[in-house]
Amino acid sequence: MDFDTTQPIYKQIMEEFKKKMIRGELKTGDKILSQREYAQHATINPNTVQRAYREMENIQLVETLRGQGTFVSVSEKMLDDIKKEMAKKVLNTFIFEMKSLGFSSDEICKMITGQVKEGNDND
Amino acid sequence: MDFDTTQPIYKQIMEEFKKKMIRGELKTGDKILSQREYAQHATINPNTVQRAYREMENIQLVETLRGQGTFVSVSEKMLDDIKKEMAKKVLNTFIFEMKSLGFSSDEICKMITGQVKEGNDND
Amino acid sequence: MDFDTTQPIYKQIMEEFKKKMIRGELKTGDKILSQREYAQHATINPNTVQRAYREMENIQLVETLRGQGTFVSVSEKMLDDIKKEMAKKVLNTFIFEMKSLGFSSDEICKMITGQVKEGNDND
Amino acid sequence: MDFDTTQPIYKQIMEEFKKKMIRGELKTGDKILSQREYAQHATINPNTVQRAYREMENIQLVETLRGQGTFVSVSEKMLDDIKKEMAKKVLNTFIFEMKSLGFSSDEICKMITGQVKEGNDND
DNA sequence: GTGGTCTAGACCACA
DNA sequence: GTGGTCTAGACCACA
Repeated sequence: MDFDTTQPIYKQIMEEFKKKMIRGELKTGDKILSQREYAQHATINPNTVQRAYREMENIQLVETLRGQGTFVSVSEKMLDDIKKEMAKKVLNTFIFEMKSLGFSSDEICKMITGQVKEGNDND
Repeated sequence: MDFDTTQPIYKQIMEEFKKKMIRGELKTGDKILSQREYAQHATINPNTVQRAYREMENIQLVETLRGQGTFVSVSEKMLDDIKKEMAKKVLNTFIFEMKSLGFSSDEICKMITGQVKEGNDND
Repeated sequence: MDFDTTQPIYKQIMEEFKKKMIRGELKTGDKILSQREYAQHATINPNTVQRAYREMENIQLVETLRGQGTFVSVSEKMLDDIKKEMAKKVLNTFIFEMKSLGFSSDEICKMITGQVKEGNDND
Repeated sequence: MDFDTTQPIYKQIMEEFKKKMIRGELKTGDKILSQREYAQHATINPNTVQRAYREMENIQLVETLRGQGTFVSVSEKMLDDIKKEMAKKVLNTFIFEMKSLGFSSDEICKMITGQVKEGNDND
């Protein structure tokens, strides 16, 4: 795990978990690393991990059972919402960057269509 | 100016200048900050700035006159190439991220078309 | 290895490698000294060596594999260009010096013809 | 005045004076800088200058009149010899360098003829 | 003032 | 081990 300086680390931790859930690498019921373990393996402050875990708990991504650990607890609907939310963010960033490079909406549409069709049709 | 940890600082400096050239904020003939000035205002080491400036000189983005300063010297063709290169990078990042969120090419195409049409038709 | 004060050290390093490539002492694929080794054997700073190596990489004289070392990667065409470029420089220096000794073009021509024929016909 | 590290400085001083004599910038009877003045203006050690002057005296390029200074005292024949000697050195260096770049005698002859005729016919 | 070169040395990333 | 980046700072060259 590496972290940027562009965003608070706790948010980056949350993003990381969200992505794993979306990709199905983490499913409801799975146990995740303890806060202490996570902090150690990522060499970051335990308080930072705690904040990430707490916020994930608040939005019901995970559940903590005292004495047992933290477990994924995400609903299908929640997962879908997260997916849309993250997609939207990615999309907006993309459009913003393309426009700041001077591309018009039409040009962006053409490029994306071309590029996606071309070399990335292997999904 | 501040810098990520995702990329070397000297490359980020180069990106910054490339973007300004693409947007027309910097044109051939314009004097850019002296190495010392840039270093001071960005609070980085002058050697780092020099590396960025030197690499920009190597690819003929700028021209350096000793004792006088550094000047933009980018050709139309070069500018177009940079624009395409940067667009390609942004595009690939975008597609990569969308796919890692589990979207198929078709879905990406639809989203981008919808989104671009929708709220961003003001260019 | 020792270095003049007439030219930057990093350029002299580049010249040295160019010559070796031209003479066939270094061929594409050969590993050259690591930056640290070179610096040590020449008793110069590793950063200076790195600059030379990097500039050679920029013009595709060598290729660098991180963690493995630096390797000659010069094309036939490149080699030929370098040879011509270096010859031109040597030639111009020669003519300049001869003229500053007061010799005319004709005199230079005669001398060179004589001298080359005379004692150096052993190639 | 700048000096190399390729040769003892006193020899470089001598070369400098020889060249000036050959070009006619210094003629028999001209007073040259005192050793002290020379050392000061070139920021080198007076002993070094002294050695150069003494050697020039030995081969009768200059003459020192006690209390008056040092004066050029070169004969026509001497001048001619020096000119030939220096030319020969330049020539040999040139041929050596061209051969070490892999050029044959014939190629050198052709290049020199071409180059001299071409852009340098203005003497 | 401007950029150019070099040293010394820290720390990181890849293998 | 390899190269890559960055800082700190000296000193030089051009104007």
